[in-house]
Parts: sequence; structure tokens; C-alpha cells
Amino acid sequence: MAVRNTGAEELIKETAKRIFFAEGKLNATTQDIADAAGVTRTLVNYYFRSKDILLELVFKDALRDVQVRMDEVFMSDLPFKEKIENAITVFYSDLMAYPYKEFFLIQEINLHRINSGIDSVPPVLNEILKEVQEAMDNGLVKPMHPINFMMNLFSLMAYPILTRPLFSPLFGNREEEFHNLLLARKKMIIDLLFL
Amino acid sequence: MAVRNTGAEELIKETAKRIFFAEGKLNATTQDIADAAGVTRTLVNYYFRSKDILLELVFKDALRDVQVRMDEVFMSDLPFKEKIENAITVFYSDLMAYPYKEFFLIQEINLHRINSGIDSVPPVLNEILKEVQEAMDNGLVKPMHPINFMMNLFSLMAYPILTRPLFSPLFGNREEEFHNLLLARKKMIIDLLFL
Amino acid sequence: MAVRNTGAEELIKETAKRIFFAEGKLNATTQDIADAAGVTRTLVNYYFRSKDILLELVFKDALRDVQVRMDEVFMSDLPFKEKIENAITVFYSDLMAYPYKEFFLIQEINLHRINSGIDSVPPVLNEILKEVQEAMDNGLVKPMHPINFMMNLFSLMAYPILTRPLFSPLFGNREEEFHNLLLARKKMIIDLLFL
Amino acid sequence: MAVRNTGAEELIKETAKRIFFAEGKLNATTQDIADAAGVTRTLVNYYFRSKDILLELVFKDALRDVQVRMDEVFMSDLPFKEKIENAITVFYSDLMAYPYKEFFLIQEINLHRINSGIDSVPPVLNEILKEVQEAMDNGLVKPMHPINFMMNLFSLMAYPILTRPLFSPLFGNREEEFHNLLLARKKMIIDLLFL
DNA sequence: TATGAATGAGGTTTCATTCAT
DNA sequence: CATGAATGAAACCTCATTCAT
Repeated sequence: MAVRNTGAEELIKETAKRIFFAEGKLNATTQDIADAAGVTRTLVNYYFRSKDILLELVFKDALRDVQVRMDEVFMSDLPFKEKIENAITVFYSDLMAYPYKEFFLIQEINLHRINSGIDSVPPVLNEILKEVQEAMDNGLVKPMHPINFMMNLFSLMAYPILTRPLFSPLFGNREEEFHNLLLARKKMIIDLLFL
Repeated sequence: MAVRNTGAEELIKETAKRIFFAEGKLNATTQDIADAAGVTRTLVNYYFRSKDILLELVFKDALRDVQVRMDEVFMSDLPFKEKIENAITVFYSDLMAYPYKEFFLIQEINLHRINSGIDSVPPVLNEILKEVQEAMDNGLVKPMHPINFMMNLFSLMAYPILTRPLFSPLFGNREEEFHNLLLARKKMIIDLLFL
Repeated sequence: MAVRNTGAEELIKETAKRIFFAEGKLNATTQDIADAAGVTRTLVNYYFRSKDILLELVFKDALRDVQVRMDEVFMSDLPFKEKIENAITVFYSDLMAYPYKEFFLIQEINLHRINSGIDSVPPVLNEILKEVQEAMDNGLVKPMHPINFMMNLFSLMAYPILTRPLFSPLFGNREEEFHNLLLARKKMIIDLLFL
Repeated sequence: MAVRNTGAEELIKETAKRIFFAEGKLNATTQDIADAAGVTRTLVNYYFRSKDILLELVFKDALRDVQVRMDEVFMSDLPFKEKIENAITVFYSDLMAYPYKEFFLIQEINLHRINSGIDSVPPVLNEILKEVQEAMDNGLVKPMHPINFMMNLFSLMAYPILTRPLFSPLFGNREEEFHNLLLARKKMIIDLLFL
């Protein structure tokens, strides 16, 4: 009679995110998700009707997340350089927690022929690009296509984390050494992007 | 006695590479591969015994390919900056042709718990890192961990291509516009990396 | 909450036993078993995960069965000769119902390199062998290795039933005639084994 | 041009017999046979057209073998008891070499619905049965259905060898111990069958 | 809200066989 | 005489889903 919300629905979705984004098991089955969440396979279906729907929800959550983070970082009143520093901090922590999120998004886009949900340039991005242009005009950063500036930022942040399994052996698979390198990159990225 | 090689084996492997690396269908079935190659599914098994073995071969080929390219580019007698310019040209064309290759490698590594085959720092990389250090000593590039220099290079090259499906809508999905941007990046990357 | 046992699991296992032990179709497929049980092939996998696991269960059941029968017959308080008479009655009925059981067990042992599950002489057998020795000491049966006595018993019982398809044509394939012969053997075996 | 009989045909057939009769791999594939014979799979087909035909040949050879052995042993001029002693020697050696032959025959009979090839009582058997009857009339053996006498003989000889994998663990899987037991049986069988 | 039972679609692999040289 | 190439049938298994309770 009472509303017995046991949190199973949220648990399943979070578990799915962990499996996809954190563990990189892009081919995980509903059984895998159910097992990891400690529920029966059918319960996954009970809550989400189908695997596709669950994936869609996870997908949309992930996109919304980025959006929120972008707003959070770039819609502040801080000076441009500090915004970028913030961006590095904020996205780094997300990337470290969920290194496979971008793979997941890309695979979903390819599989379902959806165009990333970002149908047009979102307002916040236009704002950012405007600011980047200003920074160039002020001689703060090298002149280039503003989109390339942003791409550089994300490239330098994300790529090493995304491709960690490829480069990890170069460090003898020592987590710590890799971690230190990434930390050093924070400052280095700023140095590289700003004059 | 006669060489009765119909080329089917190579055809299947190349088709598999195309599907995985170029089209990004990381979950392609043997049937998908067979269909794309215009052969029967059983023939895939006839030549490769199992899907896993085919994937392993594709995986190893891909790794060897990178190795070869690295040697090709960095073992020349050109000055450092020209080597990097060459690297961009060479890897760009590979990245454009096979944008999903790195995803494939990473997924295989995760699925099979193999450590990328690169068990230690390959000799050529050590040579490169030494050269990078020299360039820093000569004030040619900003001082940083030499590995970070290389990571920057690959990040700036690869990331936009890897994540193209994510950013494509920002360009209204216009191939041409994206292509132009990438071309502009070539020079920009050099400008960014060198003082 | 309710007991939703539809009995399908047991049905499948019993059908498998019938096919293997009674009909001698040692190469039966899961489809054969499913068809005979009137269920879909997938249901077999639903309950038993794999054919091997089903076979293993059937195998273990068969072994346990023999063990139970042995205990039943030999752990009574009857005099030795009556025990043997009982053994003939009990094992005969099992042999008639499941003539191919021993073939099945042997093939499984050979295929899976398992050593029949009987890792050592089971306690009940030791008891029996002791009684056999006593009977010899009392001049009830001819002196021989007690194990040979037991082997004779089982040989004389089982072999004609096991190899019935080979000898059947000698009786013009007339079931009745063969059956009568087997019945006559009951008394004959006792006569042969006892002095 | 010359007739280059490499003996491959015979080799394949003998290898098949070894696999089926000696090793008990009743489910061996043509590939298994080809591998064991050291030839390619297609060569098996080249010589025998189909697996069924090869099996049929093997089957018929086995039957003819028994027939030959029976004639050999029972069509001599020796006294009855010596014939039986000879039978034990002759069939024992065959049984030891090819313990799974009877299984093979039975499975083939069941699979192909053939009635063992022995469509009627073969002449030699009638002769034997007549002799058995005489021996009974002369008080040499216990009176019983003559066919039962023969069944007893074969039961006591064959069953322990046939079912060796089942009983082997009772001897701690020690080949030697089992072998000694079988040797002891030779004399014992005679003692048991004759008064 | 939750779950055991059941199923259909589709995936991988094995196998005997045929084709062509 | 022999064999690589190729294939169809069918085996086993997985998976997402639906049904019924």
C-alpha cells in the first residue's frame, strides 16, 4: 500500500553507469548489470522495459552531466584563465571516475544513428567561444579557430585518460607513476594554452 | 602444387579491420564480417578457427602497424621539428582512415585482460624521448616530462578525430567544415608544441 | 512466494535418462532431449546452463542410484544367498529398464577423463567382500578372489542385457523368447555361483 | 602412371578401428581419425566417400572378425573342454586389444537400425550349440539352455573388460592388479562352467 | 514490487561433404 | 593420388524479452 521505493531503479542505473563508464565494459549484458547490482535479471527489465531504454537513459544522463558541468564552470564570473583552470579540475575528476564515458557515448551514437543529442551549438558553448575569441583579441592565447582552442583543451585533458590502457605498460603499469604524470599535466596544459 | 591462394583469408581480415577500425562497429558479428567480405560465415571460421583468433590477429596487426609507422617517422635523419611534422602527416592519414582503431585496441585489452602487447618501452620510443629531451635542452620546446610532450602530440592529433561523432553536430554535421578545421590543426599543433 | 515449480526441470532430466539409458541414444542432442520432453531447446539451457552440466547431473544420479541399490540389497539382515538372490532381482529390473546406463557411464568417463566418481572402494563393497569371503570359508561358494565372485555375479546378470542388440537376431528378434531366457537365467546364476 | 598404393586407405581404416575399438572414442570425427592417421581430413573422404561408408566397413570387418575367430576356435577337432579353453584365450586377447568393439557394434546397430548383420543363427553357432548339448548329456556341464551356456561364457569373459573403466577405481586404477585378476579369471571361468 | 518460467532470435562453432585443381 | 577452398546443416549457447503469478 505504502510507496515502497527500495531504490532499486536508481541502483540499477548507477550500476550500469559504473560498468559502462568506469569499467569500460561496453558490451555488458543485462545479466552483468543485474549481477553487479545484486538484483535479478528480470528486475532490470521490469524497471526499464528494455535494455535500449536503460541505455538511452544512461546516455542522456551522461550528456546532461556534461552540460551541467559546462554551465557550472563557464557561467561563473571568474576571469577567463581561472575558468579554464576550473574546467581542468572539474573535468579531470569526472574523467578519472568515468574514463570510458566518451567511448560509450560514441558507440551509442554509432549504433543508434543518433546525432549525440547535441543538435545544435548549445548556448553555453557560444558564450564560451565568444570569450575565447576575446582572450585571443587580448593576446592572452594564441590566435586560432576558437573551436580549436576548446578542442585542444579537451584533447590535452581527456586523451591520456581515455587511452590509458594503451600507454599504461609504458609506465610498467604502475598506477602511481601514471597518476603523477597526469597531475603534472594540469599546470602544463595551462602553460601550453596560454601565452 | 599450384598456388591456390584465392586471397579470401586476407580479404576477410582486411574487411574486419575496415568494419572495426573505420566503421567503428566494435560489436560486429562474424556474420557481419562475412557479409561485408562477400563470403559465407563458415569461411571465416575455416580460415581463422574462431572469432577470437581473428580478433587477435587484427589486434596484433594494428599494433605492429603503429610500431612500423613510429620507426618510419622517427628513425629518419631529419631534424626534430621535421620529424614531428612528418608524424602529424603520417598519423593523421592513418587516424582519418581508421579512426576507431584505438577504441578497438582498448576494448580488446579490457576484454581479454591483455596488456596491449607493449610489455615494456619499445626501443624506438626511448630514442624519441631522448630527442625530445634534447629539443628541450636546446630551448626548442617548453620543458616538461618528455612523455608528456609525446602525449600532447598524440592528444592534439587524435582526440578530435576519435571523438568526432560527439562534436560533429557542432559543425552542423558538415564533413567539409570539420575537415578544414582538422587541416588547420596541423600547423596549429606545431605552433603549440614548439616555442 | 508460491511454489511455482512446474516440474519441467525434473521432466527434462528424466527424459534425458530415458533417452540415454533406455534408448541408448548416447549421441542425443539437446534438441532431441527437448523434443522428447516436449519443451523448447532453450529451456534445457535455462535449467541446466549447458549440455555438459545436464550430462554431469545425469551421470551423478546414475552413480548414486547404483550406490543406493547396493546399500538396499546388501545392508539387510538376510542370509548371504538370499542377498544375492535379491541382488539379481533388484539389478535385473534396473538393467531391463535402463540397459544402456553402463555404456553411458563408461563413455562419460572416457570423454571427460573422470574416474567414475568411485575414488576408492566404497564401504558397502568392503562389507560385501567380507561376506563373500565368509561364504567361501563356509564352503558355500567356490573359493576365488572375492572381487571375482562379484564380477561374475554382475557379468552373468548384465552382459546379456547390455549386448542384447548383438544377440537378438539369434532369437529371430523375438522379444518374448529373449525374455524367457533371461528369466531362466535368474535361477541358473544362483546355481552357477553356489555349490 | 604406376600404381602408387601408399597404403593410406588401409592405414585410415586401421586407425579408425583403433580409435573406436581400442580407445572407445565412439564419437570420433573424421578430423580425429585423419589426425590420428596423419592424413588430411579430405583424404578420408576421398577414399571412403562418406563417414557412414567408412563406419560400415569398420562394422563389417569387426563382425567378420568374430565369425572368423568362432570358426577358428570351434571348427577344430579338439575335445569340447579344450575348445572352450581355446575360446577364452582367443577372445581374451581380442577383448584386451579392442575392448570397445562391442559398444561400437551396438551403437551402430542402434543408430542405423541394422540388425547386427547376423540375420539368422550362423551355421557354426548351431554346431556349437549341438556340442554344448552333448556335453550336458554327458554330464560335463550343468544342464541349461545351450544358448545360456554360451552367454555365460561370453559374459564371464567380456563384461569385466568392457566395464573396466567402471571398476578400475576399485583397484586404485592400478593396471597391474586388474590385469592379474583377469588372468586368474581364465581358469576360474573353466571351473565355473564345467562340473 | 518482484520474480521464476519460458521463449525466439541470433550468435559462435563444428562437422561432413563437395568443388576445383 | 592428394589437397586447399568453400559450404550447408546443424549443434550448442547467450541474450533480451515476455508471461504469469
